[in-house]
Amino acid sequence: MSRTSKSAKSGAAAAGSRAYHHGDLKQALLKTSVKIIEKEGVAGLTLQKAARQQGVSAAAVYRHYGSKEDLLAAIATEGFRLLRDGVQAVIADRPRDTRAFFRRSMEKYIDLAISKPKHYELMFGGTIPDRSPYAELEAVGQEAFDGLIETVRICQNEGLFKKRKPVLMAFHVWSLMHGFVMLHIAGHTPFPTDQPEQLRRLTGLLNQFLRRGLDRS
Amino acid sequence: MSRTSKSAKSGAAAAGSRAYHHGDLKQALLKTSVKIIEKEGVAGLTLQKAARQQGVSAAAVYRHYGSKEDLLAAIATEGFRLLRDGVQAVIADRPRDTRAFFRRSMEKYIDLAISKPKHYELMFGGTIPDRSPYAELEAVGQEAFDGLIETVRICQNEGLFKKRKPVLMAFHVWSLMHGFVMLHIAGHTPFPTDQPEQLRRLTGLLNQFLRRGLDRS
DNA sequence: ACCTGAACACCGTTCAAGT
DNA sequence: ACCTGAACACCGTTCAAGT
Repeated sequence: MSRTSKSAKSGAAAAGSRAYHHGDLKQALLKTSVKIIEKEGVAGLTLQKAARQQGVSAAAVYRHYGSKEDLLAAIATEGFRLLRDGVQAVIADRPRDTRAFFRRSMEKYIDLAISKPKHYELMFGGTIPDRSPYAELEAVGQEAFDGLIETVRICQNEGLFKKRKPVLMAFHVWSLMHGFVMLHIAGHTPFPTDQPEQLRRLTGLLNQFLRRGLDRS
Repeated sequence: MSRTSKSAKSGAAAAGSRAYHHGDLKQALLKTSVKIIEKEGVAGLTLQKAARQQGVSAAAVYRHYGSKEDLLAAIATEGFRLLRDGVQAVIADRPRDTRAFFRRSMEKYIDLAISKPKHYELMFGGTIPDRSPYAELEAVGQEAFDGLIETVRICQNEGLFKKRKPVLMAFHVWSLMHGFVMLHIAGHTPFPTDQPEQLRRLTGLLNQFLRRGLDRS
């Protein structure tokens, strides 16, 4: 089964048209892989399967990614990018009410995480044992966390949170959200957690937790 | 697929000597697998490797576990057992001071989780996509969570925590601890987190969070 | 009852060869 | 420059055959 080989493109190389396996196989493999993961879980992702869906051989993947782990790292990076952009978008277009702003930040993070559970799991679940070879992955991950720090700082400046080290408070916020999300994704929940009700409780908890009035003690 | 029906075991079964692959291969495979996971990560666990370390062929594994996933489920179950026993031990031998009791509970949970990071990751990291076929895994997991609920209930009865639904408060406590642990294991931490200092901050946070005085609002 | 050896399908990866 | 086809080592799983 050879594909619709539209080769022999001598000369007019500047084209760059709609063809699948020419335009940008690297990006296409990434998108297809994300889809596979979301449908069948991380274990369901296979280079052969991703390649087949794009009409190329498995070996072709190695023109664009050095290994399967490199592809997984690219997927994780994309996930952190979405998280970072989401958090920063809330900051950029924030409501005047600080409490509402903070609540919306948390909602955004949790919504993004839960809407692509398997993707989120891949980012944090130990699939990539060592991120240090992947500079961009580390950078974008840091930028996502920076968004949380900035969010905390704003809440401090507007008098909602007490003024402790922002990085520490952001990490506590992150821990609670991350734990909530991971337990939800894994199904380790004593009750349905995808309800707005649960989210309200959680944000209420944190709001109360980090609020100014509680500074004593 | 016959179960491990211990029916009709003929005559001299009482022996049970020191031989590796006779005494209890099932248990030996479990222990060896845990060791491999802790040393090389979940991806490093291979039936062939585990079998080789016990001096048997890979096919021998299938006398004791129906599949690799069955073995993984047994490993996860063992992890929840340790967690459950740890939490319950703190309850059974608890100090009079309620604040110290709660802090010790959290310390115990976090210590257990962090001391076997890869094992903990396996329990929650999506390696087992569906726990429903594994009744014991689900049961022991529930019992571990029940320990947290009981801990919260005690803190309520002794006047430390406000009296909201224990299952809900326990879930919030769990979310924070789980997120903290998972971020730590994944290396997603803005500073070293295996210090007692960090733990003190975290328990202080929760103590403050769930305390009686904050009931207003 | 428990285990082995060989086999099968599948996977990640490499490489000479094609265009 | 990008891709294919065949090959290799490894893996999960099955099964007839051994003891």
